[in-house]
Amino acid sequence: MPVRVLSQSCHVPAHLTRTSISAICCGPNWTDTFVKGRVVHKGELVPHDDDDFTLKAVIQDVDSPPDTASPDFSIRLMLMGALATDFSKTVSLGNVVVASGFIVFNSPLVKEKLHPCALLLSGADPCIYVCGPEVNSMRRKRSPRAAEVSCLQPQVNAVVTRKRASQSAQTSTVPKTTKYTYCRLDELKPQAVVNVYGVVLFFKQPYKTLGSDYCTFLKITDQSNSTISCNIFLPKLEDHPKIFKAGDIIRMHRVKVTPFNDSFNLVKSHGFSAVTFDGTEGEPVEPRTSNQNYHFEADDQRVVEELRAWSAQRVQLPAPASMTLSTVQPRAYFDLTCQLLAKAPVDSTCTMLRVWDGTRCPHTLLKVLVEPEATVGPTSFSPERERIIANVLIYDNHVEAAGQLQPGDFLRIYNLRAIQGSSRVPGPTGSQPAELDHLAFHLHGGTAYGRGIRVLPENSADVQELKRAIAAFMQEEEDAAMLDVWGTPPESMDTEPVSTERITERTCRHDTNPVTLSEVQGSDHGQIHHVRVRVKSYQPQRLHQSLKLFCDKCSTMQDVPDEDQVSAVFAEACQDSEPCPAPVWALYGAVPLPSESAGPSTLDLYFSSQLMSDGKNRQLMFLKGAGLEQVTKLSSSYLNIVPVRSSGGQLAPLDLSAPVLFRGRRRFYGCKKCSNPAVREPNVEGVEVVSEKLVAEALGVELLRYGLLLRLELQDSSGSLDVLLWRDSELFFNVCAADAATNQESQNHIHHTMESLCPPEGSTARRPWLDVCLVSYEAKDDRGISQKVYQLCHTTLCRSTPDPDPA
DNA sequence: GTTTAGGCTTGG
Repeated sequence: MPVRVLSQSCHVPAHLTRTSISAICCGPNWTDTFVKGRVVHKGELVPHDDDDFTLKAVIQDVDSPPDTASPDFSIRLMLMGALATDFSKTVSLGNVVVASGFIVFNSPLVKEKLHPCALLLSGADPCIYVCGPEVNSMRRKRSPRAAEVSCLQPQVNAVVTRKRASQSAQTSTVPKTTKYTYCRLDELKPQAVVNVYGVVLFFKQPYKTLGSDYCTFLKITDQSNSTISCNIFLPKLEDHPKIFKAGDIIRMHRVKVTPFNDSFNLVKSHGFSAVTFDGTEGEPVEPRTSNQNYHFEADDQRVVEELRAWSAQRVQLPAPASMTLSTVQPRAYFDLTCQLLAKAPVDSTCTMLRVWDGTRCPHTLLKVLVEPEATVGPTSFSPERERIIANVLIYDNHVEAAGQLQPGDFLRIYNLRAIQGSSRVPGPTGSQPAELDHLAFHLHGGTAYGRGIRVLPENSADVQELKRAIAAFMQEEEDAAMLDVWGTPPESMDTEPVSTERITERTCRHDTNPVTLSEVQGSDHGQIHHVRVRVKSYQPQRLHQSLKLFCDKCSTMQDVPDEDQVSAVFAEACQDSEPCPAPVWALYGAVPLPSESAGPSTLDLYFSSQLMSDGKNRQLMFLKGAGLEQVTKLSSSYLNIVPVRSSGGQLAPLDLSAPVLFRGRRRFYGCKKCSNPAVREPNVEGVEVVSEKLVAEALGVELLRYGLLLRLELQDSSGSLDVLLWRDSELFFNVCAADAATNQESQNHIHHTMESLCPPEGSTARRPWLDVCLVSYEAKDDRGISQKVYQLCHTTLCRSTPDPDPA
């Protein structure tokens, strides 16, 4: 039967039977029934896509008492298609209408004064008759006689009939297989409520509005190349569209087209629903929605695939902002896909998230001090893990979202900022010390650039990839741990808490990833490596043996002669008590010695006449006939003392096994290979202070330099490695090696340092971790065979005086 | 059944 709007008097077909509104209910077949009522509410004609329209109206039974509003007498009509447009044009409030061919459904909006059901007039079957006055007064009859009948819109009716042919009026409830039509984004009409598909160009995670809802803002496009922004207001976060990245595809049902800024904005309207899809070609088309009863058919699959293909060819998506911890550069804004390991409040506007993504950041990461008792999740991790865990500071409005997160969650943090340099971190005690050149991650307040946090479902492609990266890291860690177990003495295997205090600092500026010792060993020589290690053992255990003498000229190294050796040289020199005339440039003096002593009867002193005349007689003395003890004693009274002996009636330096110069407590040795020792006139003309260098030049001696040489066995989870501590040993210990030769305090300092790094007793776990820089190079061993050598360089202890071993 | 917001950072 054609859809008709009849005006004036009604000729209702004879086969139709009237029923009262109060008798309407769901279930029975109402095909041959009509209702008659006065229009008490007439809604606006709402355009939809594809020239479709809807209109809502309420009619009140004509037999109801006047001014009655009761569920027994009033019922809603939902008119669709041409019927809606015709009704809008033809019917006025107060008109009496006859409606037939309707479907009865439970009204989603039960109103107190309305019938719990509503009448859907859609498709080819329904008819509306507008009745004339005589019909108005009509009383209930089995077969009302219709008045004049006129068909107003036959051509539209035909269209509507074809479009709605699939819908059967035989069913008494709304068909579940509603056919959705989707409006292209260049065909939006103001005020229309439409269904759309689009590729997401930009989006913000839901954020709290000043109203009662959260708002998801997004911009979408489709094959029409129109760009439309959307505001989705929903009170529950879980109902918001699940958009993970630009390029995702979204389908929205029932959004209202509202004009905004010379374009349209789509705002969620009643009955809104959204489903999103990964926008990558080839990925499975899996709808993402919290809605259990979403509508999805083969057509949707096709639309998604068409949009994916079009998007891949034509859509200029913003450059992917995703980075890993290993690729992030200072100053970058980026999206981080990661797993949450722990979280802790920092202060009321800031929460710290401890996250990892299975990759290692080449930059030193910011440390944040938090209250351990306020931490959700583990408060500490193994050093290997600590090295790849990033502390992300979440500020302001994002703190609430952070509060919902649980350790183990897979996250994407959008528009995270990496900041290198001095970072002052808010903390429980107000502020924490600024850490220089550490990379800090901040999720600043606000929603600019889509800032926010989103939990990703475990089945998402990005989480699968993240899990692979984390699994690979953990496998590496496990392998290393196995090596560690086999390489560690049984007594060291314990579960003591691991010290994570940082006690060394690299002073270099190498931009290099920290690596494991096994990676260092696998690398070619001539490289720089940053490692985090513990000292497993060191040599020599007797630290005075680490003190060496080194010739910068010939690069030979020798041990510092011990006291007995030196004494013997002096004793031997004293045997020759033959007097020596003073050189022409010198003045001579003698001090008689007690006769009971075995050696010479006098100490012979020689001074530079020039220095004497300058009044600087205490700056330099050549001393003959003194034992080591006497020289040492006199060295407090003279700036420089050069021990000499008689050799063929001439003054000569002692054997170079003994110091060539005593300068206060310091003793200077000369290189036997590079020196041509003789007692010559020092060039003191115009010299204020006689330096050791000036004396050495006069003596023709190449001075040896003091140094500390240790061989450290370093250890990490990947294995162990022998490295030398030599070139930068003074930097490392914060001592002067020459002082260490004479100064007990310096010696104690080195001793305590080594004991704190490698306690003679106790577990491996008690040994602190050191961040050090290693340099590898090729050197020839004693047999002339080349081998790779490692040196610990550019590294200093953070504390100048480590605590003495408490034991 | 209304309102909210409507992109575009240098900030701890």
